[in-house]
Amino acid sequence: MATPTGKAGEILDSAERQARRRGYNGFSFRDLAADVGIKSASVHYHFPTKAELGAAVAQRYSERFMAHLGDPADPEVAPDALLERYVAAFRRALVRDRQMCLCGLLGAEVESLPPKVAAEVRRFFEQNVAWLAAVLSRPNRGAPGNEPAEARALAILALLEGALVVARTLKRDAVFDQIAGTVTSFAAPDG
Amino acid sequence: MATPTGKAGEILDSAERQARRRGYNGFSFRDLAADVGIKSASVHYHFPTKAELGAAVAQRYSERFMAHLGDPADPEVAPDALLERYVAAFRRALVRDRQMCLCGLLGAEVESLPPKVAAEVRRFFEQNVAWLAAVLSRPNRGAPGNEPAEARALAILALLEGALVVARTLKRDAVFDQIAGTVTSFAAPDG
DNA sequence: GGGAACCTACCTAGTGATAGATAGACAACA
DNA sequence: TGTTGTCTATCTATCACTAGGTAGGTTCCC
Repeated sequence: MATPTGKAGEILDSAERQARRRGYNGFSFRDLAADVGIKSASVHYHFPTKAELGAAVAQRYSERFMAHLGDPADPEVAPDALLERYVAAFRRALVRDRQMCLCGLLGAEVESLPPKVAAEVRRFFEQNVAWLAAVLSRPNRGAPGNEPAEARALAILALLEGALVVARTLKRDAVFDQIAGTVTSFAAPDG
Repeated sequence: MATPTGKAGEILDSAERQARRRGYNGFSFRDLAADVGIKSASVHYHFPTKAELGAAVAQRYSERFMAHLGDPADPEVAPDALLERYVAAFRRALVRDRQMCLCGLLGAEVESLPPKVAAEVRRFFEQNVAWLAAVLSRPNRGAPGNEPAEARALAILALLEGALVVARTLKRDAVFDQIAGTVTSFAAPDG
């Protein structure tokens, strides 16, 4: 499925923006329609149900996110640099976009999501953990540490998702940096 | 304000349960009314607006949570034991209650909350960080580490809130324990 | 009697979703 | 060339339902 352009793309953009601020239950077809300048019935033309729209938004988000991270085994890029890139991706959501990570927010309200949307969020987390574990398993800086790579990967993911929640609620961007500064504990527990 | 008992208390219970599963926008006065066996108009008798109800739920939640944690300076309880108690509180939400931390979920959707509710969530985080920082500042196990106590306190809070989100989305309770196992990195970064 | 707790009945606004119509683009074909 | 048919994207209008909230009445107990 190619990434939709034109109005369908605009709808996805608007839905992503609103979902990342207000959650899945926090926006309506009418909101989106008004935002992109059409009627709500026309939104249904592109995305028959809200569940399908939600799943499409999450899927596109995941693909973009993983593509941005790149190959975790790229020999041109050191593991430390990849981890920095990972943290920077979350920081950008907070500081530049002033939005949550889409899947961090949807994950919090996972019990109220249609199954298709929940599945996409799950996939996002799985892909993130796999990517982080691949980076952390690369032989480079420090010893691998006591915890296995997957546990440390999960911890980094949880730490950054939580950092967005706490920093946004406290309305202090600096809180994110304070928290992100502890990520190195996971990268090189013996360092 | 004394903790309401009777129907008002039941309403708070029901609202807390639903909010911790589906978020602030995921439950209605009708849901609560049906749950406690009255009419939605009667819910308005006890809590005039949804914002006031939400704030009351969050406030009661915070008070209970902090009371459960106890005095961070209690000489009878070692810092390590206090930290274990803190982690156990989050674990109980996941495993026993099968719910999110109320403020973790509300914090994620903070932009769509009425100001009074958002303020309560903010207070919860501030109190948590203060409690954790007090524990981490106690001279006992290991050196205080490089990061100041407040940064480590923020990190522990973010890590556990994020752990709930990730574990619940992946539907694997063990994920929480894997993540929680890394908390010791913050307790004694030199250990 | 009077107030607390709850009710019935209702309102306005908004929800996701559907039916049916329409204007314009594009191709196929006599 | 002109016509016919089909497709895309949008519209208007409406559906059944739910949202939070309100007015006014009833029941029950001190």
